[in-house]
Amino acid sequence: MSNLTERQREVLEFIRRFTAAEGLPPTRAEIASALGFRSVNAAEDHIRALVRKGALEVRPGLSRGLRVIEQALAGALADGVEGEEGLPVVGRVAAGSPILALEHRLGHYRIDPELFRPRAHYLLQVRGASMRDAGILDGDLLAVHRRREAENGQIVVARVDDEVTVKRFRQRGNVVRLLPENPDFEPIVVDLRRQSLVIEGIGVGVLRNHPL
Amino acid sequence: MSNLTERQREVLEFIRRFTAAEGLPPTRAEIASALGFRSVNAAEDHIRALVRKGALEVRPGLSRGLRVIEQALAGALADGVEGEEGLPVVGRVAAGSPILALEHRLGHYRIDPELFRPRAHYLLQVRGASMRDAGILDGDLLAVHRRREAENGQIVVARVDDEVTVKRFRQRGNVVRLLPENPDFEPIVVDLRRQSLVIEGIGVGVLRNHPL
DNA sequence: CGAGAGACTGTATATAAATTCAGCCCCATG
DNA sequence: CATGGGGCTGAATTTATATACAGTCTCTCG
Repeated sequence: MSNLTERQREVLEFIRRFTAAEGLPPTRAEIASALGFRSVNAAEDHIRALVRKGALEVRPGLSRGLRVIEQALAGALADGVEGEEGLPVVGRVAAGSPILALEHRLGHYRIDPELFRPRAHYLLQVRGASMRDAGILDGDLLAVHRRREAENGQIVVARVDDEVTVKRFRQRGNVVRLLPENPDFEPIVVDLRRQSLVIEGIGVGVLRNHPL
Repeated sequence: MSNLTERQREVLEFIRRFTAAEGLPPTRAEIASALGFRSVNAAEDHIRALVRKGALEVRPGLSRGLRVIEQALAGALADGVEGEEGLPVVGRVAAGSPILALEHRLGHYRIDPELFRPRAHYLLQVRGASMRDAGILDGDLLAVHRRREAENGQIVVARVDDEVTVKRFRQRGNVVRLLPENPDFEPIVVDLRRQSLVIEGIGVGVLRNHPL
């Protein structure tokens, strides 16, 4: 993504700043006006170039449907390595797809990953109340440290038959029990000899920024 | 701004969330669709009401020209000591002393204050399990927005007789009830005519970085 | 009991904005 | 020396959006 031209970088930077300052992304006309183009199509061309180079996202047909793709996330997409600053936020994860894929991304938060122990690699938005009694509520963001193994008692992000879930981990021999922390929910029992279980990571913290 | 109706609050909250999640404010049609209106004009009416009540800003003629007005400056400028970057972490607060006094400081975390709505001014380490059922556990950090008033149902940081506590706020006339979210604890009832009650701020989020 | 706020439905219209098309100039590259 | 990316102008077209207008129904308030 560093292969942007000087002008493209200027356009991208303008979109970033405008969005931060105004609270909404600019239109083609606003970009053209700010950069001194007499034609809105100059802005359109730049946008296409930026999309092609993976620096910008466009939601077609929507007015102001621009979104700057933060380099931290771009890096995360590459091979799951967190970027320079902050953490990517991941939402509902579709079956079969990698957890940090673009479709699941809800945003990017400026949080020091080192604030958690061990360090967090991403934030996963938790759906449902199955971990309520562990103080993880619907909509909370679980700070996740990527790791392929877990120890008994840890809270894990696990993938069972292509479904991603957050539960407490307990293993005895070849049987893993994924325990909810809410009596209304049933444990998930996985026999490793017959089913596949992938540990995506372990929960290292919680961030709640929705109304209490 | 507290004189919003339930529905208006819902609309405002949707606009806030949509903007945070999508990176751009919603259109009237998107609001209508999300709230279940069959007519876009229902959204328009709500927007007008919110503007009239000072909760929302509209830039006329612009598509998606909505901006939720945060009255963050109210308490922030009063004597808020928040630094340039991140948030101070405050622990046990001694009787009589200001909450942000140096003695109570446990540290400073690199977290974007704007990540919470309204913005957080500091993090308060919560002691005890009295708010367990609200997903606030012993040792959690409560993100606090400094504000001297609270609305019913909000989680507040309150000072009663020089003791600082975190509870859910409910006022009826001259009587304020500070409700725990755990049946093992008793509500604190304050008669404003006889006791002093100071609202230090409202809870706007939770951060947990101790073992889960 | 009339008036106005609140919460909508439904239709219409002007305009904001995205997007396509047709060009022009410069420059590097195989 | 053609080819393609980069960087534009200018105009046209379609679609997305804001906004006005005309109603309905239910409250509350003085």
